[in-house]
Order: sequence, then C-alpha cells, then structure tokens
Amino acid sequence: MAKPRVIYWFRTDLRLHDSPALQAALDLEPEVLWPIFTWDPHYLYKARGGVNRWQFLLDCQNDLSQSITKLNKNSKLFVLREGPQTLFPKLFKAWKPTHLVFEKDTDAYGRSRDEVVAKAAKAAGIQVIIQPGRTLWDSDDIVQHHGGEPTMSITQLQAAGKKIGPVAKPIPAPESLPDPGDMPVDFERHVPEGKPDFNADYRSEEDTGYKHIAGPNGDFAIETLDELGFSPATTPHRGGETRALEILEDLLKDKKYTATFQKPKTSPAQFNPQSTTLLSPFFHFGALSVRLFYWRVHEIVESYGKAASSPPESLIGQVLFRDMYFAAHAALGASFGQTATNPHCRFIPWHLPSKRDPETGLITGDHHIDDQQAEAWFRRWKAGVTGFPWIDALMRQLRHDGWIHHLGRHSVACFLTRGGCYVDWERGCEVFEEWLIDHEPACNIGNWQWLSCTAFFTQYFRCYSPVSFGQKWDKSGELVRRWVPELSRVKEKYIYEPWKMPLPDQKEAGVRVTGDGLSEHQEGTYPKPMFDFNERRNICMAAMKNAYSVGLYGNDDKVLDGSWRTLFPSPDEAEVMGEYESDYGENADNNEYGHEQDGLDGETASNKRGAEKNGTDSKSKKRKTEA
DNA sequence: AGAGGGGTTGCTGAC
DNA sequence: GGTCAGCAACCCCTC
Repeated sequence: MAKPRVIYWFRTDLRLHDSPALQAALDLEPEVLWPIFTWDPHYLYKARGGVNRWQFLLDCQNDLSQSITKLNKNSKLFVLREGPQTLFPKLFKAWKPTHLVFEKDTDAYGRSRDEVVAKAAKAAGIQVIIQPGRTLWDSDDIVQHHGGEPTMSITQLQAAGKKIGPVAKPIPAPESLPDPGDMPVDFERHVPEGKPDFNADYRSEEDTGYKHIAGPNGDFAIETLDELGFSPATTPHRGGETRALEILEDLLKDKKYTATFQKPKTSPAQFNPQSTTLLSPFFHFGALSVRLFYWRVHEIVESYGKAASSPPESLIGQVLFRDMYFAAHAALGASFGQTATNPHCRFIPWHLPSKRDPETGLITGDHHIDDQQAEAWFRRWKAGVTGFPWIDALMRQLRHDGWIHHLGRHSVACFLTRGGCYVDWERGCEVFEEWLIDHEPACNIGNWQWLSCTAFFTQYFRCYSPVSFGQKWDKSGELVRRWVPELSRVKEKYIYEPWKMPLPDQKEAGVRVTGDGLSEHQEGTYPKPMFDFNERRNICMAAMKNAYSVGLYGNDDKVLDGSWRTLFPSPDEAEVMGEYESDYGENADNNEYGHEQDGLDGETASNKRGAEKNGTDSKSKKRKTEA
C-alpha cells in the first residue's frame, strides 16, 4: 500500500507542542504532509472579531510557520484563501491526499463546518482523523459522563472529569516533519459573499485578500492586515507559540505566585504588568496547550505544600472553569449562545432583545430597540462614555487593548445587565466577541450568563458598584487616569465620582463635567453620569426578583411564542422590556412577542420609566406589608 | 428526602 | 484598618 499523504489542517491549534491531532498525523508515517490553514469567510465577515484579534492570530500563524520551517526547510504553514467547505472538495481532487487530520472543535459553528468537510472527505474516499486537544478533557466525553447534560457548575465538571480519569500528559513537539507534496491550485475559486460584514468598521481599505487563493505572490503566504483592508492593530499584546512558552516558563519561575494564586484576590485595576497571566488568548488560538499548563502548574502546586491555593480560585481552577464552559457549549450547541430555546438559561425581559431568524430560531446579531433610553445607555456603555469613570476606563481599555482583567469584565457586565442598564446580556456578549483578543465563544457566553444571573450564578443581590468596586482596588484611580485622560488631574476624592466635583475643583483639574457622552465631544469635558446608580440598582434588583419568581427558562413555550408577557402584566410590576416590532411582522396577532394593544404605545419611554420606578417602590412596600 | 451548608470574585456600616 | 453581620434570600450539593 502506498504511504499516506496527509493534509494537516491547522485551525485554533496553532502550536507544535502537545498536539494530539498533529501526533496522530505523524503516527501515520506519512510520505508527505501538508500543514495548511484555510481562510474562513465566517470569521472574516459573519463573526465579530476586530483587528486586534486578527493581529494576535497573525502572530500565532507566523510563529508556527517559522517553527515548521525549522523542522523542515521545505515546509511552512501554507495558507489557502478560501472557505474550507468549498475548498476541500477541490483540494481532495487536486492534491490526492489519503488522510485529512485536524483537532476537534466543539463550538456551534466549528461543528457545522467540520461536518461539511468530513462529509466531503468521505465522499472523496479520504480518511478523516479528528483528535480532541483544545481542553483538559474531551468536552463530548465530559458531557457523556454527565448524563448527556451540560456542566452547569464546577462541581459537575470535576465529577465528570474524575470519572474519565486524569488529564492527559502533554506530548512533546515533533523533531522532524515530512516534506509537503505538490500543491496545484488550478481549480475554480469560490469567492464568498462579503456582506453583511460585521467587521466593516475595521476596514479602511478594500478587502483584497480573496483575489488569489495562494496569496498575491502565489506562495501560500500568511495574510497581512493590509490585504484584509484593516487598519493597524492597537493592542500591545502579541501572540505566538514561542512567546506563550516563554511566558509560561517565566510564570513557573515565580513559584509563590503560581502556587498561591487566588483569582478573586488579583486586582482588576493593575496594569503594566497586569495581575493575572494573560495566557487566555494563547489558549484560544491553541498557541499554548491547556494540558501542558495544567501539568506544569500542578508540579509547582504539589511541591509547594499546604500553603498552595486550590480550585476554584487557583490557577488550575481557572482552566477547570474553561472546561466547564466548553462542555456546556458542547452539550447545548447554538442554543447555548442565546436565551431563546436554551433550557438552562433563565428568561429575563431585558431591554434590547435579540432579533431571531424565524427559520432557525437563532439570534441574528441584530436587536430590537424597545426603549430609546436603554439604547442610548447601551451606546454610551460601548463607547466608554457612561459618566462612571471606572466603567469608562475598563471599556476603553477593552477596546484599545482587547483585554481587561476578569473582575473588570464582571464590573462592566453587571453594570450593563442586572446592575444598571437592564440590557440583554446578548448585547454585551456581542461587544466582547468583537473586542476581546481572547474571545472564546463558550467562555464568553458562559461568563455573560454568569454575570447576568441567567445561568451558572444566581445571587443577583450581589451587585458591583461602579464607584466602590474601583475604590476597593485602586484608591487613587490609576486605571482611570490612564484610560480616561480627561480626568487625569482630578483629585482622588472625586476620581470615581467626578459629578460631585465643585466647579472650582473642575477648573483646577482642567475638566468640565457636562454633556451626555453621545453628542459631539467637547475638548476638556467628561460626561455626566447617565443615571443615578443606586436608583437603578434597586430597580434592577426588584425586577430580577420578579423575573426569578416568574421562573421562565429560554425553552419555555411562553418565551418562544411571546405569551410570557401575560406573566409580567404591566410595566409597573418592575422593569420589563417595552414594545417593539415583532420578528415575524406579517401576522401581528400571532407574532413572537404578540400581545394585545395595552395602551402603552402612545406613551413615551420616559413616561414608562417613571411608571417602572413608582411601581417598583409600591410593589416592594406591598410585599413588605404582606410579609 | 428535607434541611442546612456553601457558592472563585458585593456593599455598607458598626465595632 | 480589619472583621463581621446584615442586607434579603438566589440555587446547588450533600448528608
């Protein structure tokens, strides 16, 4: 029998060390091995992912390519600029491989993509080998050992993991790689529809990348930001396997830090250097193996003795949470990413609910504007001009650097959802998807559900304050001064509450606190806070209490057909989403959120808001007298 | 099997 | 300045 001719398809496993999939490819003792990467129109246009994450991806690709070349001067990472679904059938014919090998992906899009590719391979008589490798344990395995259910707590994940057995020991990087085979690409191109382009804002030039399948010089070069029409990245954080391994070694040298790490005791305000490892983007792109991390940290923890920290707060605990979210996503698929249809996600009548595709039931990435006030709050939150310096500093750091500390993410997520704006967690989730360099669908979705108290976590009465939480970690406001330079000269006393600053102090600090943050920004000004936080916190908490007592989950018929409204009789019960056009506009009597005209349509948003506040107060009083 | 303890990461004010 | 109860009271896990 002829020797195997193997295509190794790199995706988010951009490393040579501890790759069970790459090892499986090499175990075939192939005659030729093509290390390839394919462009994916989904990530280029349909999934949000700003220029900063692209930069990190490029770093990982370039580093990997160089490492491959070090093992075989004839080889490198060959980038093919076409979507895998249309490319592979043609590649199978043109290159005549015997095997296609890649690492398992369990996120919703990844699964559907790989199914198409595997089917095409089968039709072409090519053997497909898929190996898990993104997580500590195979996520499908975890689900299976948890009764087919998603893991919704860290105890559940740990119990399932225990049943499977110890995390696999890391595999060393290969010492050599076979030559690549011929790579004819004289077949017809499929150029994807670039519209709608969720990343259009990042393109200052035309996206020319798809003009040539093997790049402008025909050498399968790694793309550049220029070719994608992107402006330069702003993030200082750089990727690559080499860098990842260096950061890991540096971390492990500090035995005390590694062994006694307690996440809740690391500061969200610390930067340069930050208080946590910042390894998350490397895990996302697979530039660092999470199992290598696990075992190397484990070693240090074991040798450190009793003073070491333990999960869930410890470093090991952090990667356990990652596996928990992956297994929840693996079990629920696309439903995991939204409330509607998700049996494990509480239904809360947030403002700015997602539009859904009537065919699939899936959210479209667009939202209903049920309330102009909430829309304005959402826009100010995203732009980092809420008038709350702690929130604004974090949002600006996030946009610029693509990374903020975990507790910073907690602060801004709580603020947007249950602890301030009462805006749908799916809105915030989309912004993080766009901006985070470490964006991992499962973890991002899971954490937004956690913070909004719709799944994983329920203690909605624990609410982050945009003033106190910042003060607790950063009394003098260094993070604010760094990211909100308008306030850099403000006295410590007012740094988290500039609206309390008397005029003479404003003058001295060279800033005027005025405006709504959305109108044209005036030099030397900082916006007024967009609401009274304590007032909003009380309204939101009462509304959460009410929604919890109604007790609907995302898969409930009442949620899907719109009759949930009968359970939230009127806006004066508590905060509840307002009116908006249905997704299924044709039949008003039978639409998704269909309901009788209730006489509110003529009222303004502010009138409704007034009713909410008054109603909340009277309701809570009523409850007290009943008790 | 119902109760009680615990849950990575809240805030406030009293001592 | 550090600890702790009270806030009002969620769900999960274990015994």
